[in-house]
Amino acid sequence: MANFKIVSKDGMMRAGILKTAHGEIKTPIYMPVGTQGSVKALSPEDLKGAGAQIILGNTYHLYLRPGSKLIKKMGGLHKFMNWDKPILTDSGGFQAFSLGAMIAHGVRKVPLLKRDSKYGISKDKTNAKNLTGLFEKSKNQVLSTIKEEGVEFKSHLDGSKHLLTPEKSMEVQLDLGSDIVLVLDELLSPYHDPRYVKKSLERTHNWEQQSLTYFKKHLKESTNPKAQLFGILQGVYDKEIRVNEAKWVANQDFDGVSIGGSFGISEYWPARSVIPNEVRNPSTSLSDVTETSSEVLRLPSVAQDNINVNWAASKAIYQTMEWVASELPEEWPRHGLGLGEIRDFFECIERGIDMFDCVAPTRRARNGSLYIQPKNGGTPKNKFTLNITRAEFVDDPKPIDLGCECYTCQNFSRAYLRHLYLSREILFHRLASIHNVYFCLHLVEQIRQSIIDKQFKKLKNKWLNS
RNA sequence: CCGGAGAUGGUGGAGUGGUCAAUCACACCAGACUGUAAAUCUGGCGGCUUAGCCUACGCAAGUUCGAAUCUUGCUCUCCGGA
Repeated sequence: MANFKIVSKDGMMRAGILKTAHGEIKTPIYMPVGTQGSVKALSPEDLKGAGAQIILGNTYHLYLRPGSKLIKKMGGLHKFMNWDKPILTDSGGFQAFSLGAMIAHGVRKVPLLKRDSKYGISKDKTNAKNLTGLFEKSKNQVLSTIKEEGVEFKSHLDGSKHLLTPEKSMEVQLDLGSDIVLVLDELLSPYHDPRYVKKSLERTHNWEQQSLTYFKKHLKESTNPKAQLFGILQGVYDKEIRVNEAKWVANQDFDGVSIGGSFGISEYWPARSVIPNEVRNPSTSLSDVTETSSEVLRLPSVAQDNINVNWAASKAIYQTMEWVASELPEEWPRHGLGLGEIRDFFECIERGIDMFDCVAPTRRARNGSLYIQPKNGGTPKNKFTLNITRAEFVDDPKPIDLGCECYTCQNFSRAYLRHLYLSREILFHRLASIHNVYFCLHLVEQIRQSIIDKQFKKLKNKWLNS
C-alpha cells in the first residue's frame, strides 16, 4: 500500500520515490502546471525533453471547459492530452480563493499588495471597519463565494453559476483519471479575521472528510482506479494554528498531504507568531529562519517596501513548513502547494517538503523572465532571473544560461530570444518555457542528488549566498 | 505655373488663444510575476543642479497680459488642374 519510499534522509530532508498508476516519480520533484490540460506553450515531448515526471491539471478549469464528462468519454485526461506520465489535479480550492478573497482582499498568494493609503490599512489594528469598507468595494468583481456546502462559482467564461462541493470536486477528478487527487479546501487570506479563520478551518475539515468518503466509495469505478488522495493542510501565519492543522490532517486516512494557504502577513496574524529579526530587516543575514525575536511585524511598516513584503512573505512560507513538517507522517509525501520559486526549492526541501508545483516558471517564461544560475549572475535578489528585454542583450551571442543543457540554451542566443520576445513571436513562449521548466527540474534533481550525497548545505550555500 | 490641403515629441496622430512639456496608440527603457481570469500587469519616455527651472508644436516677424492654437512672409510636403 505504501506508495512512497524514502531513499535517503538528511535531517528533515528526504530523497524518495513516489509510485503512481502512471509510473514512479523521484522526489523531491517540481511539477509544471498545466491548468487547462496543457502546460502552456509546451508539448508532451517538450515536457519530457525538459525532464518533467509529473504535471498538474485543474478541476475548475477542466470542469468548465471542455467538461470532465467529455474528457472521461475521451478516455481520461492522460489520453486526451497525450501525456502518459503522472498527473496531479488541484481540487478547485485555489480558484475559490483567486476568484474570491484574493480579489476582495486585494492580496496575492505570496506578497501583500500595496494598498492605496486612502482606503487605509488601519493603524489601529483592532479597527477592522476600514478593511471591511475596502472589501465591500471589490465585492461586485468577485466570482466565487464560499458556502457551507461548497464553493459557488460564477464562471469566468460565461458567467454561469456552478456549485463545487467536495463530492463534485472528487467526481471531476475521478472522471479526469488523475493519479493524485486533492481534497477540496478553502484558502485563507491574511485579512480573514481570527473568527472567520476558525470557522473556515472547521469547514475545510468537513470538506476534506467528505472528499475522502466520496473518493473511497467511487474510486473503483473511476477512470483511474489506482488514484491516490492527498489531504490539504490549511492555515494562516500562526504557529499554533498550523501545528494543530498538521496534527489534524496527520490523523486522516490520506496518501499524502499538500500544504497550502496564502502566505502574506497581515495585522491579524503575526500577533501570536514569533517574527524572525531578518524578516523585519532583510538587509541582515538571509540565512536560516530562526526564532530570535518576539516583536510583532506590523503591515503598515512593511507595506511601504515591496521587497520587504515579499521577503517577509517568503520567510513566512519557510517558517510554516518548519512548524508543520515534524508533525506530519514520515511516510507521506509532502507537497508545497503553489510553491516553486528558486529559493523555495532550497528552503522548503531543507524543511522536509517533497513536491512542488508552481506557475512561476512557465508564466515568467512567457513574460521574458528567464532563470540563470549564480555563475551567470543569478542571485536571491533577482530571483535568479534575467529580463530578456534588457537592452544589454541586443547583440549578446551567449545562451540564456551558460552551461545549461536545455534545448533552448543549446541552440539559441540571448540576442535571438530577445528579438523573438520583442517581435511577439510565438516561438519565444515555447523556447523560454522549455528553458525555465528544465532549469527548475534540473535544479531540484541536483538538490535530490545532494541529499543522497550529503552535500546539500554546500549546494545551498553556492546558490543562496551568491 | 494655377487652385486646394497641410507641416506637432522616435513613429502615427489629438489639440485650434490661457487649466499644454502637450490626450491616445505604437515603438523604446526599466520593474513585477509563487495550487494560471496573466503571450499579463506597473512605471518611465524634451533637458536640467527635478516639490522648481529651461528649451519646445517647420522657419522668421507680428497681434495679445498670454500663442502649438490668430496674422503676414518664407521654406517644404501632398492632392487636383494646366
